[in-house]
Amino acid sequence: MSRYNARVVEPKWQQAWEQANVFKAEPDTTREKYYVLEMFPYPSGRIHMGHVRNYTMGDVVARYKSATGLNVLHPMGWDAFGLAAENAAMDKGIHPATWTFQNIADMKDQLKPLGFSLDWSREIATCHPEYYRHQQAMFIDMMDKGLIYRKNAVVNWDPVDMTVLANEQVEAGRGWRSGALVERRELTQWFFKISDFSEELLGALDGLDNWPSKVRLMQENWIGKSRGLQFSFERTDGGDPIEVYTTRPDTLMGASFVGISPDHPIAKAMEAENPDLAAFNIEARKGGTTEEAIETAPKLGFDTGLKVRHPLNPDWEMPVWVANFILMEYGTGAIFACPAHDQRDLDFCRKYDLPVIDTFFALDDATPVANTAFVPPKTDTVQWIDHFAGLDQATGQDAVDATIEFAEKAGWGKGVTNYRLRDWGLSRQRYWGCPIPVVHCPSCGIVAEKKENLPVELPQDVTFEMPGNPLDRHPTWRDVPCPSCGQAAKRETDTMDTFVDSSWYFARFTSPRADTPTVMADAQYWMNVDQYIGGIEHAILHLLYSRFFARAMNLTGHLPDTAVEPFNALFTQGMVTHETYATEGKGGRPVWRTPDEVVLGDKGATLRETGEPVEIGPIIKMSKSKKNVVDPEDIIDQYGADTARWFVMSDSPPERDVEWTASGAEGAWKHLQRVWRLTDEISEQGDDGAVDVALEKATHRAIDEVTKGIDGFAFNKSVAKLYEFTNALAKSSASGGPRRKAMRTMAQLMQPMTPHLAEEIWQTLGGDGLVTQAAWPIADPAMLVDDTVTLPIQVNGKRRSEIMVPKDMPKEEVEKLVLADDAVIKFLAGAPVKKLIVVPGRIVNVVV
RNA sequence: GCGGGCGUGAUGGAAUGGUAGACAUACCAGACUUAAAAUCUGUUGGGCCUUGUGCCCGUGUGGGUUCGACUCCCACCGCCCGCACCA
Repeated sequence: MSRYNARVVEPKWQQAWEQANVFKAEPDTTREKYYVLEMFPYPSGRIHMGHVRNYTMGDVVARYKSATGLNVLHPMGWDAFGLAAENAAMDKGIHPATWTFQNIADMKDQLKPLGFSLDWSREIATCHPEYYRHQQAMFIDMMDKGLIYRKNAVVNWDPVDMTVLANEQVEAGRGWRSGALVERRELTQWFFKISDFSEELLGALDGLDNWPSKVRLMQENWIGKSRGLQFSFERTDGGDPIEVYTTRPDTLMGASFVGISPDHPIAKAMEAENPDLAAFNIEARKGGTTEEAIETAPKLGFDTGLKVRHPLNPDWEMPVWVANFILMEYGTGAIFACPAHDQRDLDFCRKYDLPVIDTFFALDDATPVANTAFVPPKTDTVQWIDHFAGLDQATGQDAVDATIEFAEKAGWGKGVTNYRLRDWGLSRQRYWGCPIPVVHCPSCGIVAEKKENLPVELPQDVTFEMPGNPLDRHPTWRDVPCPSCGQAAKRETDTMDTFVDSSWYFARFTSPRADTPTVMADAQYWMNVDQYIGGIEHAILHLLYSRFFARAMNLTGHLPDTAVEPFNALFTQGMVTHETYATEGKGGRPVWRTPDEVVLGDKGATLRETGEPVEIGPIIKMSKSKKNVVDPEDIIDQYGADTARWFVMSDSPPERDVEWTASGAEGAWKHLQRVWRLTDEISEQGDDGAVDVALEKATHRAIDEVTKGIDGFAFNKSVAKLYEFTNALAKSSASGGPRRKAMRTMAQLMQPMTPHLAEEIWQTLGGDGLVTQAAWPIADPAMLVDDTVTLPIQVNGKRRSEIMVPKDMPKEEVEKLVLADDAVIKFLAGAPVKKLIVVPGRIVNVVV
């Protein structure tokens, strides 16, 4: 008997696939296509179990769809720009390009042994000039279409590293690397006009039926549409009126004061003559952006001394306060406060002793507001005390609509729709990113680079010993003639946010070597991505930016109208988790230990080398910092790729986290070995022409259920059905012929998950060609039904007995059999039957 | 605070209105073995007794709808995720 040796078998089949070129995708308009894509990886240099799970899911889909006859595109590339390469350059003195390309090579070496059905001929890396030159070309096209502009924006500035920091790089107000206090600094930055698409991006979410509703909801909230009234308050001193925006104009009679942001032009203008206000504003702007900071930040206010008149009653004057909770970026940067119906306003008014005026009550309770604002859902009907638009009882929503109409008719306000979504700032003051192809000319101003001069390539000769952007201090790179007038000019030194790179790579995959960003015919054929698979962490930014970019590419002629919504179906997979292990270090602080270092025994865990006790911690996402990682390479060395693939597909539903356990991996391996032993045993049996109905039925049930599992993204169920099928086949007393046939079907059904073992079985049992290229088996509906069924019998909803009946026995006869059943007679105890429910083929319920 | 999700044996999970616990892991017992590993077979939600084709209880808690509820509805408890001073 031969033992299955994955180390020999797996490379053999990978070579066979490569030689037969089976994963190469060619457009073929006579065939229906299927584009499956997993979010491409950042080339950190090491693959991890999360990658294995993500890419195995995509591979299962790709291999299955291919077997069903579709022309599958399943490409792979690298999200290769980004900060980590610059950090490596600073830490180790390696050039970002060297570091990145080495990592790509290393990761490719680690990925290949997993046997994914990838078309490597379409590989792309976003840091390659052959990729980013097209990004630059599209940038220029988008500039021409008015989709890109420049404006001042506040950034986190690290004065020591002389660089802009992302929000997550600011820790407790300090730069994560330098430790310097971070400053807010205004810089002129480039922006995509994504806000022009707010309504479009929101409305189109409705059509994304095959996206998780969770993701759609997150995007909806992120876009944050609201409808309200914009109007202005006249000032008693005759100064510029204060324009406010409110979503609750119906509460205008409950106004207590007008609040403006510390960044509001009026507040800023007053700083000059009012040092107290200037000091207040500095304090108010400080507030951190962390969760706790916001939750615990006290509501602070400063009375400007200004007064405004109520728009409906000129005799009603109210004060203007600067308040730290009002954002300049949203609405008009100014509000009117209605403390009776807004908790935040109420807290503020109680603190500064401002009036609180009720405007409506619940229908059954007219108690004035004390310290809890009355904020019913907008759909609730409430009673109004004195509504200026003449309402007595109405829902909040109706009142808002009526008020907007009233104000518009009276001419003192207008209905306005606001969105939370802000324009996408794409400037990064960094080296390792796509250069923005723009030149600053002293006479012509901002001029786009000529397309024939693309790519604007990153200079190779840069150093990272000094802080700041290497492009800024490069001796010659910036110096170029103006593309328009030819006189000496300077290049833009900002590079693009790496989210730009990942916003169109899926389109580039459709024609990865073309001279233009895309080729219409190819995009027309391959787009959209039929199944996109990736992490939930990209639910908002990456997916929203990509949806915007597809529209922008369409407007600039780079994508067809049919591809503005680029991902037909989205699946977000769970993480791979593992127990954490720690020994006690100095001062009781945990010293994290890798699973390799730990032995799990009956009396708890101990350290392999010293026997020191080990504390078993919570099961969390595999991460380097907690050392709870299992290296896919080690698993492949020990068990082979198929075991790793099988394990990550089994047990947990794919959208949930899966816990990696040594025993689980071992179990997966044992099962594959068992399937092989069974194959071996069958191969020694003769190939007779016998027929075994029971085994045939089991086979068709397996085909049916495994297929349903894959179709429904329930790979764990497919795996369970394959276990069942294996058990059935192992126990079957059928002769060699039927068993051989069943095992060949097993190989086909296993192929998407464990392709190497499947090929080996297929070959051993005389399958034709490669199982990877074999047509997916189809279940015969006639084989899925049994002639007799077991009907459970319930008495008053409790299962008491069961009967075997032919599957299509008429109801009346079933009823007779049921009433004659011993157990039924016993439980009826002579009581009359009130009702007899027969669900054909399923169940019978006798009600007394 | 707002929005969303989840809660089933020792464990991962299955069952989306019709026999709760498929399948797997772990554990235990048996076979094989000098022994161990591997493999194979079997048991395993809890309780009760009269040990049966037995009875009672059981899907976070309490209620409701239904002939029938893990599944649908209401309230509560717990955990997880996302967003957040958005006017």
